[in-house]
Amino acid sequence: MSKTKRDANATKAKILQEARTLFSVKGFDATTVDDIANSSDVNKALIYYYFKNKAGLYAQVMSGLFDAIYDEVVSARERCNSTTDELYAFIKTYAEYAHKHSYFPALLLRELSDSGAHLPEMMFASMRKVFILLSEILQKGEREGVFIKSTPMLVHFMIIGTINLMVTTAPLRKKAMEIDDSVDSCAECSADEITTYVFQTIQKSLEVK
Amino acid sequence: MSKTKRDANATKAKILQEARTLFSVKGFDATTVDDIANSSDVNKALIYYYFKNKAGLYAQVMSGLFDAIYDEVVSARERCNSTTDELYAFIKTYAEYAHKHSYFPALLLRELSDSGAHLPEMMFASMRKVFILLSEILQKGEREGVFIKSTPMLVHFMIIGTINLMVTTAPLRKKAMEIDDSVDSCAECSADEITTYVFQTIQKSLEVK
Amino acid sequence: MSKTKRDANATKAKILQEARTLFSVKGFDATTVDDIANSSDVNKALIYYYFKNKAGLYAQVMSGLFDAIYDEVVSARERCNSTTDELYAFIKTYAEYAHKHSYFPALLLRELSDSGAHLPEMMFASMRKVFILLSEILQKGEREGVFIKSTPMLVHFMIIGTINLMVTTAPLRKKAMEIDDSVDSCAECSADEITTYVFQTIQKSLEVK
Amino acid sequence: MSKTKRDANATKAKILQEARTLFSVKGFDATTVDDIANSSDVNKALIYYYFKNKAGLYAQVMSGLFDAIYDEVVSARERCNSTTDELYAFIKTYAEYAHKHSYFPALLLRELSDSGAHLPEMMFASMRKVFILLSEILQKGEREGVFIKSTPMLVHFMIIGTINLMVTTAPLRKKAMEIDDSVDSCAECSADEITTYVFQTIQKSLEVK
DNA sequence: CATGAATGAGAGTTCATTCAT
DNA sequence: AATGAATGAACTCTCATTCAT
Repeated sequence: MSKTKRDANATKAKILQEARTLFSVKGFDATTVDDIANSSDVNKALIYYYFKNKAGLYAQVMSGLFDAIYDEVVSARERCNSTTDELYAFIKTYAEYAHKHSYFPALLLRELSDSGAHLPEMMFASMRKVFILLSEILQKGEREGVFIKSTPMLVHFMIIGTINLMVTTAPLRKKAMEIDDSVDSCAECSADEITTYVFQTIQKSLEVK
Repeated sequence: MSKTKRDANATKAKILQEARTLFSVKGFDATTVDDIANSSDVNKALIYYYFKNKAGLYAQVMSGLFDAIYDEVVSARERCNSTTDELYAFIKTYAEYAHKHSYFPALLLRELSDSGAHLPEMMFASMRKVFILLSEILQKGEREGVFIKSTPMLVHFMIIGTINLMVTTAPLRKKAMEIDDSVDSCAECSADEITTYVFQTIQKSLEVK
Repeated sequence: MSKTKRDANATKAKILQEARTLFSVKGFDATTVDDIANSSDVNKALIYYYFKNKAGLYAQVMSGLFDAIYDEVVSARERCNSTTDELYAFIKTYAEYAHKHSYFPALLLRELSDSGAHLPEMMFASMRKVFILLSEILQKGEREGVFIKSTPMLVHFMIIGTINLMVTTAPLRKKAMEIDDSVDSCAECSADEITTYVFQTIQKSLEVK
Repeated sequence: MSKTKRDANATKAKILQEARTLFSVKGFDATTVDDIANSSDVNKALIYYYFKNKAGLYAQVMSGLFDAIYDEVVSARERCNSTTDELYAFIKTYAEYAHKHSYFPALLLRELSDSGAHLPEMMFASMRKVFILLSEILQKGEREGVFIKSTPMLVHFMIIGTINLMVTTAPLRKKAMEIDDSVDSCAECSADEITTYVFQTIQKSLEVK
């Protein structure tokens, strides 16, 4: 009932949420602190009060995202009863997360392109945790004899590269189709189709004959 | 009388070259026209004289890159004598180009993340031409019965997603390895290894049983 | 129940003390209310509660200083039994105070340089009281025939100008000596030496032949 | 005849002049770059173009002042034919300069109070040159037997302390007189009177009996 | 062709101050 | 008596862009 004001946590959350959206749509540089303040309906100075500076806010936004995706993958994995299932769960969870939080792929790709210019170690660690999860699945499958030996990093980038690009280019592909529909740009590809395609491809490549 | 200067083409080329490097290292926003002018050793106003504005310069830089890669793929394809060969040539050429011009992947990923905010149709077309090339190869293989039916866009993103991420994250992965070498980050993966892995994976997924 | 806190006077004193230090080291403008709050270990708003605003706090700090120096001079004077003694006491007390509270000269000089921009009449009066004290001594000496007629303001500024500059530039002079010790910067001059020098100079100038 | 615009030197000089005035009246912190830009009738960015930043502009302002005063003292000294004359010339030149450029004393006192926080070595050196000039005069007098042995730093601060305070407090003293004219605040003291007083005092203190 | 001078419109950040509890 | 939350107004500095030569 409280006027929704003077609730530090709520205000902070609002700022983080709006920042997440804006950073993903426009990138770090092109998003101004004024933009974020306006969207969040708070005074600009408050952002500095809570997050010290623009980079600090950005780091918190990113960490939040990685931690969230990590948690989802972990919990999905718990419901699995085979290693192949776990691989599927990893891909499905990632694809669904990326679709649901469509700002995430853009942020991630940009961040990787920058070689992590904007963020502290903390974030780097968050990112890495997700990769290690996949790594474990692949090694487990290998030990069990269901997967051949692989290079986890390559598998990882194949999965997230494909998914992230599909999500992030969705508007671009829609535009492409309007201009020229002679070549299928997969403009209407759903998260499910992408999941299935990526899973099948990766699975075939890991198959033990 | 003028020594080494006053050669319009050379000056222009110098600017383009320095701009390419700077844009790839720092991104569009973080690169200033002053940066480029200093690196190129020309007066800032000259850049406007030649390229109209920053976006114009950027567009020329990007178009140049796409046209170059397109040309290389086309000529590599000419030396092939099977469709599978053509697929291999596409992947190999792309991977080698990306390694050689390591600024390219960062630029491309950033551009795709932005949904093409910075650039005109021209660039968009250049990008698309490369995709259509792959599309043709896949359709040809399908007609010949050597590939199963596929979604070219997904295949395309799987190829370039993997390669671009591998190249662009190279410094990051090296850093990761220094911190924690218990998980293989493929820090030393060569262009050849990547090519082979990507080709085999894609081939298996297209295989007609 | 409240431990060490909730003692209004102690808290106020703490704030005044920290403010004095900070104002003297960094000046009025460069000292922030946040600085003072942090150093004093109190909430920023409390400073406004007690002192109304930054200028109010500053005024109290300054008045405290002038009142203290005034009191010291008055009591030193009481122990004198000749007018020449009184002049000596004035100079000695001032010099010792300035050395002991080395933030004071900086504050005073800055304040005089600003033509008293920051402070209310109250402060102005406090400052003036000290001058009037000297003025009385000089006039008394004149009446007694031990001093020639003088311009008290000039004598006053000669005394406090010399002393304040010596104290306030101490770090600067030390630094100067490290760079170039060919010219004596009086880097180690003690309060006593300065007192003696100033007193002798002033006395000679007032001497009745 | 040129529109007075697009003349770099003139523009730069204008900025320096206005900055000098503003810095002296309001101090470094309280003077904004906008103030200077408005007074100089130039765009704010131009100030950064020429002086890099606010501190850079300030440093140039200060160096200019010290160099000017140094030059004046040097040339005045050349017209002297006794060491006592030289001492008089030093004091007179300094006093006249301080009166003519009344912003100078405030700037100097503030700077000394800050222990030179705002400025680079360059400035420090400029300041020191003036002191060394006096030092030479005193030593020469000592060698010639016309002055007793002294501590140049003390003599120097006695001279400039008195003069600077007299100039800088002129408005304050005028105000004091309006409030209470029972004590002479020397509100109308001229540069000449001050020169004479300071010279006589210093001379007496250096006199060989 | 080429350049130094100049500008307008912001961007990030700081800070004195107030509000609500 | 004391505090965390919130704000408005500035301030320094940057940058794409244009002008005049």
